[in-house]
Amino acid sequence: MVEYLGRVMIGAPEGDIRDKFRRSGYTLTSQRRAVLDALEEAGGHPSTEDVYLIVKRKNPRVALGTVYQALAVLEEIGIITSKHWAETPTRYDLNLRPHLDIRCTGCGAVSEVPGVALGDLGAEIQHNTPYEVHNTTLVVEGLCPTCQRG
Amino acid sequence: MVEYLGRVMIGAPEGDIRDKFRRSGYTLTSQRRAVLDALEEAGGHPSTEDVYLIVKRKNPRVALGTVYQALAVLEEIGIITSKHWAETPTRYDLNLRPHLDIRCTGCGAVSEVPGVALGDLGAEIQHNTPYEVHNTTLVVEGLCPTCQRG
DNA sequence: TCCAAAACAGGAATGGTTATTGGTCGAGTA
DNA sequence: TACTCGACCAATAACCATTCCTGTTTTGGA
Ligand SMILES: [Mn+2]
Ligand SMILES: [Mn+2]
Ligand SMILES: [Zn+2]
Ligand SMILES: [Zn+2]
Repeated sequence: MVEYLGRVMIGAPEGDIRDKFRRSGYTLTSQRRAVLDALEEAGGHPSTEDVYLIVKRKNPRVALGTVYQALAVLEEIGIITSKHWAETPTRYDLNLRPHLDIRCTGCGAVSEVPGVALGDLGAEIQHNTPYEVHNTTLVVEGLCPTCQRG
Repeated sequence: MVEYLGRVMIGAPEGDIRDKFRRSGYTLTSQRRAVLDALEEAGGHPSTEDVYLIVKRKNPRVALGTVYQALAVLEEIGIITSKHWAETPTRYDLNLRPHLDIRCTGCGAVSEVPGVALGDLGAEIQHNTPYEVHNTTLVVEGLCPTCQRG
């Protein structure tokens, strides 16, 4: 569950995963493990369906609903994150750090955008609203190099 | 179709609306006009359903699909904008200027957050990705003052 | 006025996601 | 080891925002 992209480590270490399961009260079942492995195998930003197809290769008995449920649990206990783009299924990400993902409206590919300083937008927003700010996500869309040539 | 919030004008002037319809080739039908009026009457950030209910008060024959279609046209020709929060219906906005909206996860209310300088995030992102950046939206969620006391 | 194109009403269909239900598994206990 | 109880799971139905389809109506232009 640890993976390297260049010098950047993504994915929680095995110990952290066990800790988070233990502390949450959820159990690390074989299905949830399989979903986690599938996320790793998929790489990048798979949808629930993507994860489901990978999991099913090794265990054809797993149900799609179980994958939805497992991903919700993994997100709740802080092992993965999710992002939503309009009119497309939710994408999941092993990368827990705040970062920027862009989605190609042509082919649906999602890539990370390095080098953009987001500052502490959450704090700045909090200063300007009476709301209690819980979540700020930058949703970016565009055309990937391949689709620009389409 | 012009409205004032403090000193800030929102909503395109009548002339602009006609221009945009004429240039686009779409016709300004009574249903599309009714949808635009309903957006104004609703104020804020109504969903399609919200708009539909208002339109239906004056013309019970209008179909929900027509409202979806009309809103899509209005957005396409640049009279309104839309924003999407995860797991909730699309919200529409007469405010065409780039600005920040926060949604309460308790009651669903959407409010605008003034005073946050977004800079030109789009340009900065463009410098850091080979994608052709088309759209960057900041999606903010939290709890409104009322729901904080829940 | 007449015609072809665009728009509409009504309702069925779609697709991602969630809820329900009845059976299974497994960690803790005697 | 055998038992128990709750968490988990598979299967499937239900949900809900949105889109699609079909036949009808409206619209703007010849
Ligand atoms: Mn990412
Ligand atoms: Mn707004
Ligand atoms: Zn692409
Ligand atoms: Zn609220």
